[in-house]
Amino acid sequence: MDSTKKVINTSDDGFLLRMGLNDNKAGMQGLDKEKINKIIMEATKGSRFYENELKKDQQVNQRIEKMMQLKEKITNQQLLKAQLQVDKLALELEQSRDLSCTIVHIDMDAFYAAVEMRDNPELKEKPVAVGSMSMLSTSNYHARRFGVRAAMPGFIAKKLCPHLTIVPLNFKKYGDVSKEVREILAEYDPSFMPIGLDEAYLNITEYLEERKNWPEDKRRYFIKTENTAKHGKQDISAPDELELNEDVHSSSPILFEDKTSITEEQLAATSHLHIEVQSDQELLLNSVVFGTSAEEVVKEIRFRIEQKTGLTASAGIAPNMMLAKMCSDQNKPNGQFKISPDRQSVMDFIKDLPIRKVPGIGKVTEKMLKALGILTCTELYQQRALLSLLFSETSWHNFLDVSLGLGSTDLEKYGERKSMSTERTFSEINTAEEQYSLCQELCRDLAQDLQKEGLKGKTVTLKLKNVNFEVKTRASTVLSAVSTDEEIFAVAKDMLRTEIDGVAPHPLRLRLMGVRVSGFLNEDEKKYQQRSIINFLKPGKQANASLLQPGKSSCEHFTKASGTSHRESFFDKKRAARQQSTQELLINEHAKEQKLHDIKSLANPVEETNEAIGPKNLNECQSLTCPVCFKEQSDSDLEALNRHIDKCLNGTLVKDNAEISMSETSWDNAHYYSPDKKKLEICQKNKMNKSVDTAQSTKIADYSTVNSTEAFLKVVASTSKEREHGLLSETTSTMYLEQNFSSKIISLENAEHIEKSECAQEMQPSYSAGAIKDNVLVCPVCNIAQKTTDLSLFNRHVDVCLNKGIIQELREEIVCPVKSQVMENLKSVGSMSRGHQCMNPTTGTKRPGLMTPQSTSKKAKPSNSKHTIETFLK
DNA sequence: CGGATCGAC
DNA sequence: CTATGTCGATCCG
Repeated sequence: MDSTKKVINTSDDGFLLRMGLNDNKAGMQGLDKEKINKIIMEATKGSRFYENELKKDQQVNQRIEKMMQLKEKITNQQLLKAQLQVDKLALELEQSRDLSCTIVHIDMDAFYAAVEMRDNPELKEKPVAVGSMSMLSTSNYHARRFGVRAAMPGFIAKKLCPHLTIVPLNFKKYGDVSKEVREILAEYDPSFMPIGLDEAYLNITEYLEERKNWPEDKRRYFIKTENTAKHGKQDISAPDELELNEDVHSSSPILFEDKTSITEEQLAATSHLHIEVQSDQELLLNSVVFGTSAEEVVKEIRFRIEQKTGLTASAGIAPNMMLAKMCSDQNKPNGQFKISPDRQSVMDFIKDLPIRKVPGIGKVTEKMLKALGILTCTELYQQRALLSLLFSETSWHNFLDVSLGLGSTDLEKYGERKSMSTERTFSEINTAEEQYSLCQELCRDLAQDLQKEGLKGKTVTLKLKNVNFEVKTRASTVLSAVSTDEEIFAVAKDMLRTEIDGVAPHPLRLRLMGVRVSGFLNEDEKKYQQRSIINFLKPGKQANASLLQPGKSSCEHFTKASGTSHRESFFDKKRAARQQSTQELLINEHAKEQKLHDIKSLANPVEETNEAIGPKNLNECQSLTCPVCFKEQSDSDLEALNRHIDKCLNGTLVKDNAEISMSETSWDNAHYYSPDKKKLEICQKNKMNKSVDTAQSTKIADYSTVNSTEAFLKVVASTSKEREHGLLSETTSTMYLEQNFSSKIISLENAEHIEKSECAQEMQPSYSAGAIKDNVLVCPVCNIAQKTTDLSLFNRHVDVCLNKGIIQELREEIVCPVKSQVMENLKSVGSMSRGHQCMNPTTGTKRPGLMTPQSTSKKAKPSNSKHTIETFLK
């Protein structure tokens, strides 16, 4: 373990790298890297955008620092263990390596720009980019020599290359061309997988098999040439226009253009391709015959694409998708590359490949790996053990796959859409009215799109970007799926209002707003929802979307109710959403909740669907009970109720209650109280003064160590008040609390441990709960007492045990029962920590044993609490 | 679930 | 002047 400290990039480097200028194609008439960087910096420096970029860079640097700190703490022994574990996996992976498929990745060269150049020959020799002054989508190769790249704003590109022609986007056209290309691809793999408009994966394994026996005739294609000189906008792909040009062989500007293109000689020599000149009648007809190998097929595909569209494509051929994708990049533009389907060829290709070339490894991951001294895929392999300790399981598994050259081979049937959204950037908008109407407009557009696909979703997300380029999203999930513009807007508007109120009296200064709908219903759910909604709602309901009236909350779409009065826990909501069971069951749910909450009006579905209440405010129809003094409040106003509760809390009448309510997430004004009585009982029974369940056990743990409960309550109360008055944003108030108690923070591990030791056993069966015998950690898998007192080490041991192939079955038998038991408990008790499903409490992951840089930050903190693992084990 | 972040086109 | 739009995935709390 040499701890060579890599110098973290300066932020300037980070920014320039982001602009994609690290690789320099030092062309004759282009600019060199240095000049390019200088120009960009000048155009950039001091801008709000740049300031935000710096901020982001620093965040990444902090992540890296955390990671490095973590790395320092890793012992040789840990590393060795990890090495064994990883290598075991690597061996399995190696054994299951599949080289039997032939996957092709097709990538159109500078697609949009190429289309525009094709349709306007005047652009041929010029540097061209497609997009606008504010953003470019792509550029041609000429422009790239000046550093003009995709994702670069046009005005900067202009500074780099004053002669640059910027063509506006014309999606319709690209779509049409894309369709033409896809028609060809479909012949080789009917279930090919398009990626955007200009890329696709094909699995031609079957096709190759079939083609083996094809006669030449079936593999012959006639060459047609374009005639661009005469007509500026000739449709090259017109099928009946088979004209000929005498210089087709040597200088067809499209087909045979550069070094990597197929020349006639090459074709004839290397691939048994025959070019025949038929002199039938007065027409000279040229044709080509392609072979039967994968490479020949791909040449054929590219040839046909070019013939049909006048555009060139690059391609990669490999045994899996990842490799194919990287291959297509190898000889771009207008080239192709193949990795032979044998292990050695794969490894040779992988060997010196910069990790950034790997799909899925972007600038951030690259920078993090760089900090570990990892630049190439071999280094990625060499450091596999370390990576398994520093990154999440999914991450390091992926790294391992990459470094072994493994990848997926099935171009899975187009996955169902998961979300739909629309967003817009504009020059600053800072008045509430405009913001609301903009939001409304977005909702309208989105609703239209949703309609086209007949989709309804349960989650609405509002996205905002302020003039400083800071982005935030706010999401809200409703019980009844939404699809119309009114429905969506009703939800989005509330979130927008919250945000506006959050900074009042200052205005929100926005540069972008977006709306997204996700959580789509499947077919069954659609039916269910239709029925249940109709049944639920009282006749005559109508959404009274009171547009543009920030003050007045219109129909809070359904679960706002659950957020305000009803208060389902996270798991309740999730369960309800997932199983979408019968209405009967839902009513049962209500009954249960009602009972728990000790609320009078029973099983009144109206509470769930306050649309049915009509124009009146929701709150007026409910009996509100103070969760502290348990007195019903006459006041119908939530704000007033909150004030009452604050008073109650400040009166230090019931301290425990306050902690419980804290555990229930949500600093959200109207509903931060509302305790779950049953949980209260359990916790009290278990003397849970110190830690409470819930996913937020960290936070709870923090608070629990505060010496004075009164002081704590004060902070809670005052913070919530400040929030009420819009002085603090939600996050701010949380941060405020965290800062105030940061010195008291104890680790999650410890928090978990407290639970174990004090009360949690009957609530949360988990490994360590059962694994602690006589103050010694006993592995629940191998049943051997462990010497270590370090919980994370112990965890890793259990992981190793679990991972041993021999005990594979045990894994099923042990893990699953425990899990389901936990779930059972969750059901009966309500919201609980997810951290107990398996051994690692820091990550919420289902599978055992990961540790990410972020998650471990808290772990390192020392604790004043006497309830540390050390003291306990001692 | 909700929020942030990453990555890709 | 002027730094996108859309989507999926992952991680954390």
